[in-house]
Formats: sequence, C-alpha cells, structure tokens
Amino acid sequence: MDSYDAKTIEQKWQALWETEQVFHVANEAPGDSPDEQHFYMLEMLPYPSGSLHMGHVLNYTLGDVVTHFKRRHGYKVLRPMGFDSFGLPAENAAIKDGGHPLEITERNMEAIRIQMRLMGWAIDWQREVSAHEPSYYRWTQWLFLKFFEHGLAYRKEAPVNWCPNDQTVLANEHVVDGRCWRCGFVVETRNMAQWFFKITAYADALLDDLATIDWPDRTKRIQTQWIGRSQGAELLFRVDELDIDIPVFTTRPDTLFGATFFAVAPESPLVDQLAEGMEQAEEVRSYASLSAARPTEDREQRAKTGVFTGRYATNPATGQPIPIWVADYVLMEYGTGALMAVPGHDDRDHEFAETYGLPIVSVIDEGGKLINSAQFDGVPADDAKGAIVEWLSEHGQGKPAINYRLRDWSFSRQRYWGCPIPIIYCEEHGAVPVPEDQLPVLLPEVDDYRPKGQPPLASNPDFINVPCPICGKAGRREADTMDTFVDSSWYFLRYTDPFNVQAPFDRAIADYWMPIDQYIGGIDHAKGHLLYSRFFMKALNDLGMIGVREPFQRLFHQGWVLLDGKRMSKSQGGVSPNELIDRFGADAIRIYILFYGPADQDINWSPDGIDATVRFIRRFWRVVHEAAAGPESPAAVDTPLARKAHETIARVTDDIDRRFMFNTPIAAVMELVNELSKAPDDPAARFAAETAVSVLQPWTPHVAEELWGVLGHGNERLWESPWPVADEAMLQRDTIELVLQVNGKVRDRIQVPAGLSEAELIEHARASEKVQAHLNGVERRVIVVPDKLVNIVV
RNA sequence: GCCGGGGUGGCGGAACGGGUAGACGCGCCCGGCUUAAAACCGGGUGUCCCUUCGGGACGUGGGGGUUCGAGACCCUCCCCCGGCACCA
Repeated sequence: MDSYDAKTIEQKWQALWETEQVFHVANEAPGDSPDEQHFYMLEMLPYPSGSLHMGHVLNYTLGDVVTHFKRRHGYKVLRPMGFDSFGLPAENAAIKDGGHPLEITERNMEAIRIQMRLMGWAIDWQREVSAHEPSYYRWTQWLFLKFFEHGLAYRKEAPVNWCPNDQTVLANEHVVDGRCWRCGFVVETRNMAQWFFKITAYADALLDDLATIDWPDRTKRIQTQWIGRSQGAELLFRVDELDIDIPVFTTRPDTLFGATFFAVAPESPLVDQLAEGMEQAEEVRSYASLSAARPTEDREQRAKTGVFTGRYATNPATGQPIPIWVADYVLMEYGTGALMAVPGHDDRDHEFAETYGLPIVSVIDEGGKLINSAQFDGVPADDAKGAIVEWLSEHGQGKPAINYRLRDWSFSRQRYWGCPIPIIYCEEHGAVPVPEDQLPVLLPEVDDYRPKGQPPLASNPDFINVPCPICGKAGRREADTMDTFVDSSWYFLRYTDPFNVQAPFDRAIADYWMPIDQYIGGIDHAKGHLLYSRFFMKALNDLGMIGVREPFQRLFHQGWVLLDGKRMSKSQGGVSPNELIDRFGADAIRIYILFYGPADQDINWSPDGIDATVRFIRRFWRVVHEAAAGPESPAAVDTPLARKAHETIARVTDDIDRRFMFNTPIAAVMELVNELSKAPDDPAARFAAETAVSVLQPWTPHVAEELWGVLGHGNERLWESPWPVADEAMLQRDTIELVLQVNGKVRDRIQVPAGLSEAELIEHARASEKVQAHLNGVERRVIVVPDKLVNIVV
C-alpha cells in the first residue's frame, strides 16, 4: 500500500478529466431524447478582480457536490463557468498600479481558471463566457436595443446617486446607508440625464411570481420589502386660486377628515407654481432650494422644517381650506411628492404640526371607529378606507391606487471598463439605436481612463464622432457604459448556447435548460443581481425570446467565510486557497470547508482542523486498502457493518437531496469508516469500504476515484457510476433499544425485539429492576411509543 | 420604529414530525508504539454530588406555561445578526 499522496492523485485525475472533457455536456439536436432528465446547476460567476478566496471555495464546492450527486443519479447536468469581467475593481486596479484593465482582468481570469482546476471542480469549460469579450457584449448591446425598442430602456434627466470617489452614477440598489457599496463614500444626489431600465413595469410580477419559486424566505422578504408595494388611494386636493388639482398618495384615506394641512417636497416643481405671485415667494423659493440641496443622508436626522406658501388647498372631504406648506420631510421620490398631513394619526405630521402650531384633529376613536368624519362617524377604520375612496370617486376626487418603493434601474455609468451603450445622438433624430448589423460597438482603447466626471470615452474623438444612422449628419456616440449588473442579468442564458452568432441564444436550447434548477450565491445580491435577472427574464419572456418567467427555480445562499469577523475578500488576502491546496490537497480543503457546519451559516476562518481532515483521509485510505485486501463481500451479506453501510447510503442521500446538508453526510461516512476499522474481518468489510468511497465521492472526487480502483473497479469511472441505493430491508432493525422512563425520566435502556405489542413492551418495562426502583406510588398512566419508549407515570 | 433569523460542552456543530441532548470532528487527559519526537493505534472527556462498584441531581440565553414527556410548542424578558426606514 502506497501512502496517501494528494498531489499525485489529484493531478492524475484532473489531467484525465481535462483531456477527456468528461464534464462537458453537448446540446442535443432538437428532438433528441426529449425525456432525458436534465439539471442546470449554477453558482454565481466570479468577478475577476483578484484570485479566489475561501468564500469562493465554499460556494463552488457546494455546487460541485450537487453536480456529482445529480450526475450520478442519471441527470444530464449543465454546470458552466464564466467571468463577470467588466467593472470598476479592475479599472481601479489599473489606475492604481498602472496597466490596462483588460490585461489585469485577463491575468486574474487565468489565475482563477488554474485555481478552479486545482480544486477539481466538475465544470464544463467549453461553455466559458466572459462579459468583456466582444462576442458576449455584442449581445448585451443587442438585448439593450430590444429593450429600448419596446420602451423598457429609456433615457431621462433625473436626480440620481453620484459617487464622488468612483465618479459615477450608482443604482439605488447599490447605495447602502447613504454610501457607495463599493468604496463607502457618501453618495450625492445629482440631476443628470441617465439611462434606466423600466423594472417598475414589472413590480407586481416580481412580487407575485415569488410564490412560484423555491427561494429562502429571507430573500423573498428582502425583495418584497425593496419593491415596497403599498395599497392605498390617490386623492385630489383642489387649489382654486390656481385652478389645479394636486394628487397625493395615501394608505390611510380613512383619516382624510383629519387632514388639516398639505405639504409639498422642496424639490417639487409645484413649489414655483405655488410661490408665484405670493408675498412670501422669495422666502419659499430660498427655503426650497436650500433644503433640496441638503444631502439626503442627514435629512431624516434633523428636526422637521418647513415654510408656509400662503396658498390653500381644499380638503375634498370637509370642503375646508387647508394651508399648503413646503416641508423637508416630504420626499420627492415617493408617491407624488406631496402629501395630505394628518397630525392626529401620523407621528411625522404630528411633530410638524406641533412645531408650527397647526391644528390637530382626531378622527378615529380608541375603539378604531371614525369620529369627526360626518356621515362616516362610527364606521370601523378598515371599512372606512374603501368607503371614503368610493365616495370621493363619485365626484372624481379620488380612486384606489397602488404605490411602489421600487424605482427604475439606472444603469449608465460614467466609466470606461464596461459595455458601450449602442446609441448615437443626432440633433434632429435624438437618441438613435446603432443598427444591429453594426454591433458590437467595440470598447475602444483610450489613453486615460481615470474618472474625471466626464466619461472617459467622451475624450476619444474617433469613437464619439460618427454620423447619425438615420440622416448621416454629424452625430455623437453615447459615452457612458453599462452597469456590470446588465452583463450578469443574462449570462446564464448565454451558457446554454455560447457560440451562437445569430442571436444571444437559441430559444429552443435555452428553453431546454432553463430555468436553472439550483442557483447558489451570496445573499448580498438579494435586491441587486437576483432582482435584475428576474426582471430580464420577464422582459425576455414578453419579447417572445424565452419560455420561462423565472431564471432561478431553487436558490441557496452559502454563508460567509469570515476572517477576524470580516468577510473574506480578494483585497484582504490572508488565506490563499492555492497554498492550502499545496499543503493539504484539494480533497482535504473541500471536506474541511463543508464539514465546518451548515453551508448557509457563516464560518469563522481558522486553519485548526485542516490537519484533522487530512488525518481522516489518510485513515480512510488505509482502512479502504485493508478492506480491499480482504475477500469480496457476499451479495446479500447481512451483518451489523452491512446494515451500517446501507444506513449511511440512506443518510447521505437524504441529507443532500431533501435537506441540502453537506456537513452531516461527512459525519455519517466517518461513522461508517470508524465501524469498518473496528471490524476488519466482517464479511461486509469490502462492501462497507465500497459504500464509503462511493458516497463520499462528491466531496472528495480525487481520492474516491483512486480508491475505487484499489477496490478492484479500475475499469469503471466512479464519477459516472450510478449512486448506490440503500436496501430498505437492511434499514429495518430486528432489535431496538427500548427507553424506559418513569415520570418522563430515563431510568433504563434495554434491547428488545422490534415490533412488540404495547402489552409486551409494558411487560418488559415492569421487569426492569431500575424501573422498579422508581415505582413507589400509584401507577396512573403508561405511555407507549412503539419500538421506542415506555413511560410509566406514578 | 416595522419585518425577520439566531442563542446547545472548552470550540465548530448534531439531534429532521414533541420521545435516549451533545452524533461527527477539534481541543484536552490517560495509555500503547518509539532511544526520542512526529505520525499512528487504543481508551476517556457536559457540570456537580455520593470516597467505591455503581448510582443520583442538574443541564440547550433568563423567567413562566402547555404536556406523561420540551433544545423543539406558547407567553415574556435579555443578548447577537440581517432587511426596510421621515415611504405618507
């Protein structure tokens, strides 16, 4: 017996897998084996800003176990890999260290490919896709044009989030606590013409379809809250002097009779209109411009302020005039930018009314019924909501309405390293799409891609100055590039058909594989990537390009690998998977990262225990070799060890398949190996060894393959051998341990034959001396759980 | 403020439908092998008490409850983590 040498074994099998491309799956010709079971396994693709860290190792090893498990159940498994290769980190690295983003990106990609091969992950490398390659982004541009054509991508001037450090606009999803999610700088609001995807058109679909997918509740909740659907009403408040009706959104139409003033956001275009011609016009305008300029971040911290415009609106319920104020607690971006203020039933309105001495009227009593509300007095508030809206709607002053928190996705970025937006601006024709046959619009070389507030592409005249596709007169290309989240919103579709030069993907092929059966990635993408991709899918479905409406049928979030309490990242360094592979071997690392605990739980990184994993593999190696030296196990051998082996098959299978547990199967195999080492002469020893090797294979594909050969299966390939099936009969026990309790306390444990009647079990219980010692008193009751326990209550 | 997740030995965790708490592993202790160490092998290891063979009490963040029986269910409090947040 040779001693276990991870490096030699791992190199040997990795070389074979690569040479024979064993993890490649081909697309069937249309009509071929339509009944074949297939499975699309995907983990979120890496961002090549450095090499992989232990968080990736966890992510991709999880996917790898599922891949092997499904393959060995006869599924045709698509498990591709690619790179989210456009984006700021590569560009920032290039600016910092010199060099070109392309060079840095491709260098990192190559390092990651090498790491992935060293880990032994079962990836179909023939389908590799990278966002920055023209063969890919050509289709990102093409999809953008389709969206543009159908009004799903549009350009408008709007207040957007500006990161002063990265010198670019950010989507709402990437502003965290008022700061840039990448660099942590406080985000400013700027008015800029920007490109948006009309994700709000799908707000309801994005909410409703959550019911159709198997996702963690937590993630669904994050998306639900982010979309923020509120049911309420739109009510009109008339300003007679100006002959206008101002709409407001409210979720509490039942409190309308208590609306004692009206408030408008400082940024609202109404401010000018209201102030015009009033004696306090100057005061109002300067208040509005001052408070609008305040960073949103501290707006909520301060005491509420406001100024009276001198105008009045009519409360549609009471017919009374109520003063119109401009107030900084009114948000332009929510509802209509104006609100009816009900100080009696809203804390914020109350605070404002106290500050400025405005009337406070209570319209709901302690019993939840309306008061001071004319004909609605006595109506329960919940019923009054509908009743009041209905009453108003008869006069055209209100209607039911739904409001969302979700905003359209702003995706233009004033940076270099991204997908160019295929639009040409013409004085006469406006934003003109680049004709399809001229795609891709290649990202040109530029000398200086440092952020200067102006997009770097703007300073490249050869790129910018092009004729208008419609009239041929001088035009200008769009100089912004796309958010990288556009690239990653459809990459999983390209994997299905990566070489297509006619279309981003063939619908029949994509329909065959989609939706993704199992997606694995970090929960940090809950309201970004995972929402954007769902939007893309729905839009593509509506455009007739794909047959499904949800991209990720089942979703799992791996936990974070923490180093000193912080998430591992590439920049942080510290733990290099390469070094660990070199010292301990990939199989040991794979087991180590999955044995730590449940996969959705965070891991506090510590190298303690890696030694133990290597020790286990060595022990496994030795015990299997010993069993291999012994005789073949008879076909239907029935010994305690054989039963343990069957039980292990059942446990491992159930743990992966039903429970998505990856740590407990390792423990189950360890138990089997422990028993095997204690019973080397058991006739089932060889069978037990084969079982252990076979079910551990998804975790340790290299050493398992090697040991499969040692056990005499050298002509087979374990990675494509059927998953073992436990014999039900062998899972039945003929004796069981009966727990004997008195008053719910365990007093004895005895071995009895399985399947005894209640009376027989009670008889056994009474016969126990240890039970008898505690039976001092009147027996009141006996509880029997068949084949499990007897509890005598005295 | 609103919504949600979690708290089990010295440590990571197991216990899946209310039925043996602590599987498996780390660490530690004892022993074997060895000139020695490493490696490896065997045994022990929740806390406390009965000097013992054996046995007993307590024990899953605190308190209370339901139940023959609670880590699991209910109420309440404490602590940690996440999402949303002047969202009308």
